[in-house]
Amino acid sequence: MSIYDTLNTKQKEAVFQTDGPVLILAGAGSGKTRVLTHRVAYLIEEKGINPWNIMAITFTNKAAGEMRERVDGLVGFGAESIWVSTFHSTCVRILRRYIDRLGYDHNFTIYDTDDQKTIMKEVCKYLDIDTKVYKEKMLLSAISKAKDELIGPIQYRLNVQGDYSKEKIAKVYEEYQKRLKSNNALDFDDLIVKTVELFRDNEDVLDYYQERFKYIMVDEYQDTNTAQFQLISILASKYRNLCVVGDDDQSIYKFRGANISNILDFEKVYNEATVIKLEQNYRSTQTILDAANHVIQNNFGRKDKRLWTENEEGEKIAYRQFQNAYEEAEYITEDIAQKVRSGAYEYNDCAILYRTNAQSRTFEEKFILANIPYKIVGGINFYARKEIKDLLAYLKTIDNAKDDLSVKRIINVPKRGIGAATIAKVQDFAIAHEMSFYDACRVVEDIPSIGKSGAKIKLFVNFIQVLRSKLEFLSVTEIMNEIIEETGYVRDLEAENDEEAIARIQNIDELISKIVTYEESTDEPSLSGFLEEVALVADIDSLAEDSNHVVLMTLHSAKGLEFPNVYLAGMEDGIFPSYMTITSDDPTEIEEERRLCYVGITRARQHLTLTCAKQRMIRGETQYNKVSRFIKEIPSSFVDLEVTEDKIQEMPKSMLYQQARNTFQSKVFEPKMFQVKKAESLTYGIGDTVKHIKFGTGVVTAIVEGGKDYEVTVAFNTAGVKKMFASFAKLKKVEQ
DNA sequence: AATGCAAAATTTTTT
DNA sequence: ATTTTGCATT
Repeated sequence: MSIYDTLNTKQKEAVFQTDGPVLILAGAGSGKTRVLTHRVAYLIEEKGINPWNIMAITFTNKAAGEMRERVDGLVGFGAESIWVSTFHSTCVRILRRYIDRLGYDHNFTIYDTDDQKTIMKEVCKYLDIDTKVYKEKMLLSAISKAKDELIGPIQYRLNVQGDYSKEKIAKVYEEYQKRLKSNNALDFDDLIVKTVELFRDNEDVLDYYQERFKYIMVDEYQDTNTAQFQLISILASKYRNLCVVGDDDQSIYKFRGANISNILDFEKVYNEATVIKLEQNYRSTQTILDAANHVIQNNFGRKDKRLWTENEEGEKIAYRQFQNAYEEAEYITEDIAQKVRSGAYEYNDCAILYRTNAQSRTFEEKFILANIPYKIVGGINFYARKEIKDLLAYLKTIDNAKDDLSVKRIINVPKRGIGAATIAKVQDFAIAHEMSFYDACRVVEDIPSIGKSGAKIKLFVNFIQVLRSKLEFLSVTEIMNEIIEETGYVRDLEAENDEEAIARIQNIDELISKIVTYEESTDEPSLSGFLEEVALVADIDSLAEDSNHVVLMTLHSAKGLEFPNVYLAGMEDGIFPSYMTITSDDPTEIEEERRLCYVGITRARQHLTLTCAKQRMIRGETQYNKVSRFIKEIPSSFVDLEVTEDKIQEMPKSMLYQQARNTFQSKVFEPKMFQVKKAESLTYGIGDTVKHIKFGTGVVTAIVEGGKDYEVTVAFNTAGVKKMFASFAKLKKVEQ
């Protein structure tokens, strides 16, 4: 009996095919992680490959950690020398060693999105770019896109010759890159780009890594972009033992540069490739899988495959429609509470998935009310919070004196009386003398017209220098404590003593415990090492498995996870699929949304609930959305609809036209639940006093009968005169 | 230089 | 609706 006996035929095939290029098309829940880990074990134990020669690349640290853990469980010893990490941390590791070849220092800083924006603002100001016409965000995304395709500033400029506005972007790109370099910093995209550059220009380095990584495995291959593909190709080009695992139906990161043709054309690029399809699903019930299959079938240009399972049919998929987002959240909250009470599920069996982060708030409110433990993944990254960024900027300043951005961030935090005018003078001096901002601070007495501020800057510089000298004999934790103590950062917050300040202090405490954890769990902890780890964390990484709480996250974050009981909330056209993709004239965009839906459905093991609201507040405006087209793609035989009096209600007239049109266009069978019932008579008339949930009481001044609904005008006592549709307003007559 | 208010942007998804 | 940003004031 060997560990491989538990694998099915296809899985075994994938595990045993160790040499040459291999493409594993692994459907959702088909045990791809199992295959990858067993493959590693097989390479080491049966093929006698040195663990040192194996590399596995994933997208998130969480996935990497899981894989490492599982490999450890399978392989007797040596597992620790397998290189398991994400694209980004792989590149950082390589660059830390060789980046001097590209003219950077080894202790380079990694800039996050916020930092990029700050740099871009400076660039625009410097180049006199009108940011009303060229938005920073737009410029950054253009640059990011270029980097994804491995197009450098110079080539970009050549490519866009003759196009005035793109030439401007080229100029920005060049200046942006120049500034990153003088700050000794790389952005996320640079990590990949620079590594490819390093390999292209330094044969000895490339050769070293090619010899080292004789066996390369890439997970979530459908989400790789061109730069990542190049990186992998270059590394694998010598031994060609490249095994990629992916599912084209789960490609959901096109907006981030993921190139789906990497997976679709793998066999063309590697024509000797072995292709293995894993189609047996071990995760979900038959019903859930059928639903997923029906949805994804509507996409064109996908690799042909069909998931099947030996699992039982299971419960039907619940579908519930509500008046608004509050009722939707209330229902889900109550449903979870009830299922936990009955013992059917634990809190951590349940996940709520939604399209946009903004949707999480309504749920959060209801969870707090219901006293249910929950965890929201995503939204504002922990490390993107002000207080955390401030304190990290101190660490970065100590670590990398060229990181002007960090220095400028904290030079006057807490307030030291160093204002914008002073900073500008130092900046000008630094540029004139071609030195870094911090170095200019060090020689502040040489700067003319600096005045009294010079002494203040000197104090700041001394503070940093002292810390830097202490770096040798103090731990990162001790340094951090000293920063907090000396700057009085926490003391100031304590003085504020409001809710926000308390939350910030808690965040700072969390940061300290993260530093402690880092120093305890790392062999050779260092300041650079900690900063690096911090720069590359994703929110999903911190999702602990042992604690018992409901998880809330976007559909994107949910990729790769599974839960017994899943809720897909906000299933409305305009929300999911998003408004952007519906109105776009690129039909592949809606296909990406559909893949996202497929990902969502296949997260569920046993029970799936789809919910939507007829009415939803978006950016302060009430929207009336029709039911998501994806729901209509699920045959009604798989769906359970609870019909209650409240659930079937009138749509306003304006929506009816749209819905009718939609019904007309839709080829797929439309379940009864979407049909609209004719209104009953109203319980109130003109002159009656009525009560509204939000606006309070008022007097009905007019009722206009439309085709399908009544438009009621009410003069509220406090809220003024409002016109509303009877079915939505839920007005109650007040007896006098 | 710090505070306070009005205007503008935000929301599709993130390593 | 809420949050961030810019501008003007003290």
